[in-house]
Amino acid sequence: MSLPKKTFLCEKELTLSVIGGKWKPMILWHLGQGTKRFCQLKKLMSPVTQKILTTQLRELEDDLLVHREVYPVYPAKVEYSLTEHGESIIPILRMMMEWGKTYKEAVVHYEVEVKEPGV
Amino acid sequence: MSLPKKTFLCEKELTLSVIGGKWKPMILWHLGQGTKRFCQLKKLMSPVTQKILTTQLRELEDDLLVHREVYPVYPAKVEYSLTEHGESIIPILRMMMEWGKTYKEAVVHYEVEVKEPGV
DNA sequence: CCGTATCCACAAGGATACTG
DNA sequence: CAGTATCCTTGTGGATACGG
Repeated sequence: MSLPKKTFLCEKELTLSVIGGKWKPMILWHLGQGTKRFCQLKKLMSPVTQKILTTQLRELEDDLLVHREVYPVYPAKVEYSLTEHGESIIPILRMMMEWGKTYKEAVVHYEVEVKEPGV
Repeated sequence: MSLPKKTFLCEKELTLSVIGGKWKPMILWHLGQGTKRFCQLKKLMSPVTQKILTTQLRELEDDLLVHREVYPVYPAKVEYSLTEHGESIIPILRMMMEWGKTYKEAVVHYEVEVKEPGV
């Protein structure tokens, strides 16, 4: 996994280290709506590069939140979906989304911008 | 605030940028148990350095999650407490703690260590 | 007691180009 | 289509020392 022999000071830190990557919340969120192919994910998260998306997916896979299904065809076809652990973290992401929404409204005059609310 | 003119792709990202600092979950957690002086916090989070703790507290203050009360006495006395926004994020931290606990049990054979469970 | 000033190391993220 | 291989930039956290 991507957390080899690491030490955390509390479980919150462990959780954050699993979902805290730049694109991980969004990946998990999209996969929460159903299985996706690599290129679908890439389109959904437009400014991300292939390399970064791959890296983030690998880490989520290593951490057992995401399942990767490779179809031996040409051109390549790979599907990503949530594991049990992945599913179980969605409620937290939902809360984070709602908190962020409320927070954003409250501090809007401080110039925080969110490009795709609700995604 | 510590998020000046930043752009986020979704509200989850905004939320994470507010609570995602190395020591922020723990700070918020401890302040959730009640107002604390700086040196109290420092002891509770032992391996942290003064500078880092100060930085993290300042950012939480700038982001309006933490209130800082300075008493004009000598030697200096400063108390930190949660604001409304700070209080409202505690449930998320609690969920993260519980998820992390379950996750840790499930993947324990992958050598994840948590020093102070429940903190 | 509480905080700032310097300086530094390192990992995470990203730009770009190439491949089965 | 779905990946690697390289190289590079940046921010975040930390060690250390000093100051009101």
